[in-house]
Amino acid sequence: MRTTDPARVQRIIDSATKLFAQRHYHEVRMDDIAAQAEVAKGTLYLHFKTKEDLYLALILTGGSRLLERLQEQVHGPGTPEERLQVFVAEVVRFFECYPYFLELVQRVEGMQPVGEDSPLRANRARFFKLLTGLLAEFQGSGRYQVSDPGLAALALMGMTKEILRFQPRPWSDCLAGWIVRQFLHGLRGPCASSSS
Amino acid sequence: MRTTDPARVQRIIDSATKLFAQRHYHEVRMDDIAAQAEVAKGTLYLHFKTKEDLYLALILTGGSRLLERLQEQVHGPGTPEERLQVFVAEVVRFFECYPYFLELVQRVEGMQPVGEDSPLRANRARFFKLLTGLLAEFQGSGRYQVSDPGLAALALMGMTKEILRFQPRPWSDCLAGWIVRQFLHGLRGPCASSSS
Amino acid sequence: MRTTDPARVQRIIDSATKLFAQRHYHEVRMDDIAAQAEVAKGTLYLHFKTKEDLYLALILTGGSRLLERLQEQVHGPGTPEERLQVFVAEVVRFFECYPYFLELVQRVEGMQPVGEDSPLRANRARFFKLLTGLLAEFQGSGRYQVSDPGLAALALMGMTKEILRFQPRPWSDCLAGWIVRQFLHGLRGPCASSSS
Amino acid sequence: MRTTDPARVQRIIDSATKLFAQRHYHEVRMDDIAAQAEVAKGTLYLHFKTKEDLYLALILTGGSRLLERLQEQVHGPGTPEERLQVFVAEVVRFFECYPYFLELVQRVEGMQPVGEDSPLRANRARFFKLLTGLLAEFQGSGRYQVSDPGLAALALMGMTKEILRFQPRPWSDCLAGWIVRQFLHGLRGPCASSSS
DNA sequence: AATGAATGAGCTTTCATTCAT
DNA sequence: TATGAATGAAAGCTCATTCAT
Repeated sequence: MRTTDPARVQRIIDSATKLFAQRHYHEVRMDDIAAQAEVAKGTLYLHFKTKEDLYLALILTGGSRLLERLQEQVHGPGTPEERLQVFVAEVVRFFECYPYFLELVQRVEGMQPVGEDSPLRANRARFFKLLTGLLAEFQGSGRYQVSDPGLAALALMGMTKEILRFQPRPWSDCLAGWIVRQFLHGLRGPCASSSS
Repeated sequence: MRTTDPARVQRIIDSATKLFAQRHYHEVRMDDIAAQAEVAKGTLYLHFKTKEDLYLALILTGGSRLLERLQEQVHGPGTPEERLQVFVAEVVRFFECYPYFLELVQRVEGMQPVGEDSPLRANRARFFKLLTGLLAEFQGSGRYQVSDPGLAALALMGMTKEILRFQPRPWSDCLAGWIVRQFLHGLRGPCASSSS
Repeated sequence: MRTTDPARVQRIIDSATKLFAQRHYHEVRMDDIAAQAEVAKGTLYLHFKTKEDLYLALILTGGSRLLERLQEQVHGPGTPEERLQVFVAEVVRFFECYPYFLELVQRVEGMQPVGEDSPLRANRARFFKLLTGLLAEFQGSGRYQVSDPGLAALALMGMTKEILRFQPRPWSDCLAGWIVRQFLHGLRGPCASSSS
Repeated sequence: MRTTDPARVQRIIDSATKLFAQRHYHEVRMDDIAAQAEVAKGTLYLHFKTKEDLYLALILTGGSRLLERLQEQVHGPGTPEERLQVFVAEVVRFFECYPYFLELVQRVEGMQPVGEDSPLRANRARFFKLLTGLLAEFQGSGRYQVSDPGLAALALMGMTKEILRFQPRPWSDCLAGWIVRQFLHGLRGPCASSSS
């Protein structure tokens, strides 16, 4: 009996992730994925029922991986500022490891009509909730005005993604720091001058 | 006998824009566009050589429309803050008029490998340059630290797009204001403590 | 504008009928049908949504054609014997015109689980009812014992189909006569000897 | 160590027979057969070189089983009527035991172009010859007109198969009797008037 | 001998594009 | 110019067969 090599499935997922990030879903042929993974086309269908299936598995796998890490960070110790810093740094590090995933996320988010729920939307919702919760904590400290945490969360997510997509690599070590500072203090900087 | 009805071409572009914003390029069929425009399929090919052609035409049309408006604003009178406020407000208003275009932009930007030049990238580059120039002016005023105008531009563009994509409509009148304030002063707000 | 040639659709149906009778459903490729009809493969899908669709259209068209003819005959004038004779003759003539259809019928009848209703079963049911009704009339004449018209109908249908399938062509003119005689009087013949 | 378990091969054949009778050749997958026989797919190929092979083996097995039984009956003692009665009864009993085989026969007969010889056709030919021979004996008795034993054989086979396929089970004990009577005397019955 | 993961040729269906009218 | 029927290349998926274990 020939037993399934677990690395083989992983190779398929990795190959697919790479290709789906380079080209759009409809531009990636199952033949391409098979070739990239050095596997016969039929093999793909042993592990994933359809192309769509493979695609979703991909998204979910990657997304969940990030979410799990973030969950720990958010509920960890430290001031909200510190935890936000860790949060963003984690996101940056994640997309440094899985560069293809960044385009994938952009793509997926515009895919289905807003109201519809799907595993993809679910992941985004979890992420959004995590971040919104963290931002709400800032209000308590009295040093920030977080009138609408949801809006703020969108702002942070948006700027982070745009920067990661278009800022040329390799990324500076202080990129996460820059993002958090810009988010908390704006273009003006920490206003340190006025405090002394 | 009269030559091509210009309204007809516009109807085709509008129909296509609507459809391409709802679904991805490969999910919109030429039949769909023809049906939406109430025109025979063959007619599409009288005005556009290929599907790709039609797509590009529509991207450029929309993008140029926005760029022209912005160009005027940016070089207009007023402080940089005022002009930035007008700039963002203009963007918000534009996407309020052409809601489909927002998704389109998201899609288009991820389409070609970075570095490759295309009319689409050219448009983005013009937009980016416009904004970067405006942000550089902030440095001169001495009240802002704009160490990297490019990075700041990405941040502003990212947060704006994300908010417009996901903030439910109708949009509050002060949305543009919120964005600019968040961009300039961060979560902390205008640093009222230091101004008195 | 290019208008559809009705002969073209008919040519597709005819070609398909021929091929489906020669080989089984799964052995006939859409390519084959297209080639036989001298039409591009895509053209098939202009007129029939799927392969299955084309197949069903075929069966229904042919079956209905026969049924309509038979309906008239059965309710026509004449003794039951005469009408049965006409009925069988009509069936024989039909399968002489559409020889492919004979195998098709055999095939279709064994296709789905008995209980399930489908246009195909519906046609067979109509045919069966028509024949059963005619046979029931024989009972009234007092010269025949038709204790179970359904069983008798099966017998007649079975022998007719088997003969038409395997009796080499061209068929003798009196084939229908032979069938009816065998059905009414059995191997023994009309029993004329005993009546005088 | 022991060699191939013969029961295993039989289980494969039985499973395949069941499946091939329910669905068409091309609709039965080797996976299905393996699953039904509770055997690994590879095992099928230890005993049969190809799917076609397995199919033929099963047709021949079943057909030969029936033929052997019939051979004995036909050449046994008794009047032709009695032997025909036994013959049909045997056929009915056989298909009662192997209900799947009935559909199988229907399918197989339409499979190859007439004239081509194959083990399958050979079986049918043997069956046909057996029956034709028996019918020819009727001629000798002087009570029947068997002008064309081949045609009569087709008629008997056809009505029998049709009745067995469509008459709902369980079958009445006198079904074989009904068939023989219908075949010998037709709808009219035994011509009782002439016997006194 | 027995297994079942892997293979890849082959099938149905779609859709951008053409072209006769 | 405008039409929409016709085209056929290309894509997703299946399943008989192979072969390493």
